[in-house]
Amino acid sequence: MPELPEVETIRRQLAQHVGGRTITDVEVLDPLLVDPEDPRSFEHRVSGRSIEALRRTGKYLFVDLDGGEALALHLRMTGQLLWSASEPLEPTPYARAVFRIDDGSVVTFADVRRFGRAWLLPPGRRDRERAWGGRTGVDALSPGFTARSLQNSLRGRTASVKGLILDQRIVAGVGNIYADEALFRARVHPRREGGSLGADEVVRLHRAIRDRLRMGIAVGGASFDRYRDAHGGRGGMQDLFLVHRRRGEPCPRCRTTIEKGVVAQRGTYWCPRCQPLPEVGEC
DNA sequence: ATTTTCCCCTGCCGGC
DNA sequence: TGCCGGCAGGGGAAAA
Repeated sequence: MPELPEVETIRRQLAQHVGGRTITDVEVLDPLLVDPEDPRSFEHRVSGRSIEALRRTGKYLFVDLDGGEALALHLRMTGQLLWSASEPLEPTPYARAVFRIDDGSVVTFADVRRFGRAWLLPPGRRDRERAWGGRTGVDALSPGFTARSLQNSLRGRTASVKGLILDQRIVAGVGNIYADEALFRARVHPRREGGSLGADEVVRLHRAIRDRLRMGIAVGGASFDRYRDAHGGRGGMQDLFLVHRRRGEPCPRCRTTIEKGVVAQRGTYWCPRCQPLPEVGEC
């Protein structure tokens, strides 16, 4: 579910409410959330800690705690982080963990499909990097993600360009929705081999990725199904989709019928005219 | 090293 | 109505 714009929306909202405050108590309702850690140990180590900052890289949300440890949260497909000013009257559906804050407010990690995860990262750069591995590359909206770095990542690669921009080590934060939207804006077919893109196409793709992600943030993310922000509200990006989820509808640029297929194991939408796929076989 | 396949979970929708 | 397959915004491990 949540891609970079959705996580950023939640990060900003939570920062307003709980930034600088103390987590008085944590209750892990689903041990799978903190797997493979011992849930009681997780609760013990997080309770009583104050929140120094909320940061984001790609689709990961990091909660810096006093003492140097940090919470890393990933919502995967259906995770939600819901803030409420007081303890909810009824249990939140699919609640996996509850974080109680010193002002009486509550942050609930809810997750239907239970793919979401929380990790407690050790203090110290070296230990943290060891715990983290190379899970995430450069954030798509950071200055480190450039047309040049993208070009270097695509060079020589035969996998589909869509699969490559979904690879979080190449660029962190792009998911299935924004990949389709960015590829359309760049006029690049999702099935093109990464290494086959010309320099102009790479520049367009880099620009389109950033453009669509920024647009997503501006409207509070995309909610066509389960995504909700920290207040339980919906985003507006689903109303601005150009091709994603629009099979059979006319392309907003040339009116050709939008197609759907599977690329990189994901449902994929594109305009066959604006995003041509050169014939691979010899004629 | 890279690419592909399978898997983790639950809910929902369409077809029969 | 009921059952079943397929699909869903994620990523990681294992296999090829």
